[in-house]
Amino acid sequence: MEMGVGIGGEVHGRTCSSATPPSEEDMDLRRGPWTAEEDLILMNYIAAHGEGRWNSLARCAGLKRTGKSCRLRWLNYLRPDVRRGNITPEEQLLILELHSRWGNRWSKIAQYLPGRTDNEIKNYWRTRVQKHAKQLRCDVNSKQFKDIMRYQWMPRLMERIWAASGSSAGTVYPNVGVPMAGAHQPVEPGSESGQVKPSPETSSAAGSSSDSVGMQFSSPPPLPADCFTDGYGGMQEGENEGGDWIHDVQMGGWWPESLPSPGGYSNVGLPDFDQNAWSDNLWSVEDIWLQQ
DNA sequence: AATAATAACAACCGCCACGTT
DNA sequence: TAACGTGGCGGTTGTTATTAT
Repeated sequence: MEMGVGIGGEVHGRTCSSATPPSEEDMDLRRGPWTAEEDLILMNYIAAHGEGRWNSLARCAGLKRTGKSCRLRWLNYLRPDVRRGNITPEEQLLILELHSRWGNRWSKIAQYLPGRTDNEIKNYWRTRVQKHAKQLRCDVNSKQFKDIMRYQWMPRLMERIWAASGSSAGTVYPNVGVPMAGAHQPVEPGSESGQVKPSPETSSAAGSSSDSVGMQFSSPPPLPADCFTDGYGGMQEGENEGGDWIHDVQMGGWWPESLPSPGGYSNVGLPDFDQNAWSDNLWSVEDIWLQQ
């Protein structure tokens, strides 16, 4: 897969100016996967000069890449605080909720998941959530699927989060420091089950932040006051069946059937959320529709 | 063990908004 | 005010890893 193009970090023999028109050698831009060498060049350059002005950065650093490519590589991969590894149940829950509110506003959603990139969230949505919708033979934006998310998936996630944190500790909420009514304690970031996947070439860089997993709560913008409390963002007018589902959870009045109950509605169409269990199709699509 | 299918991830592309000239 | 450059975003595609047959 290696492109085999030597990049060597050679700096073009001209003064670095963003106003410099692209020369001939700028034209043979590299594409495809980044090499460790390129990563190093980019990291070193940003360490010395800071980020921004990506096009000129790419030129000055001697990278035969577009500014866009450099920016993307930095933001999604090389940035020290980028968080890698499995999406935790807390994060999943937050993604589902925020997506129900904002739709495919990945960058906005990512703001509330410290260290996660919009690209990663987008990938998560496409590979997991959309796949799930496909298995259910419904559109990911359909009310039906949203209801499944709301009444099955999310409570199940809550359950898992709960269990993982020790059920006596009270309700655990997505660990982004989001102030939610009745929230007692955010989960300890380091306690999540997600594993940090060392990057093949640049694991040292990716994990070099002061926090080993980069989970620094760098104060995301505050969620809208009504987040998590005004019901389901995807609902149409008048569809909100009581709204406030998280509140319901807190009050203990939520959907007790979500606990494992063979044959019950809660058993319908709900895979476990472990990486592996996602593909464990323990339920048949036909059964799902029959029961629905 | 070999092959196919699927999942997960990384990167690119096109579009758009914004600032500068 | 139009033209241009840049950065950001969301959609899509390509590649690699993993799992199933």
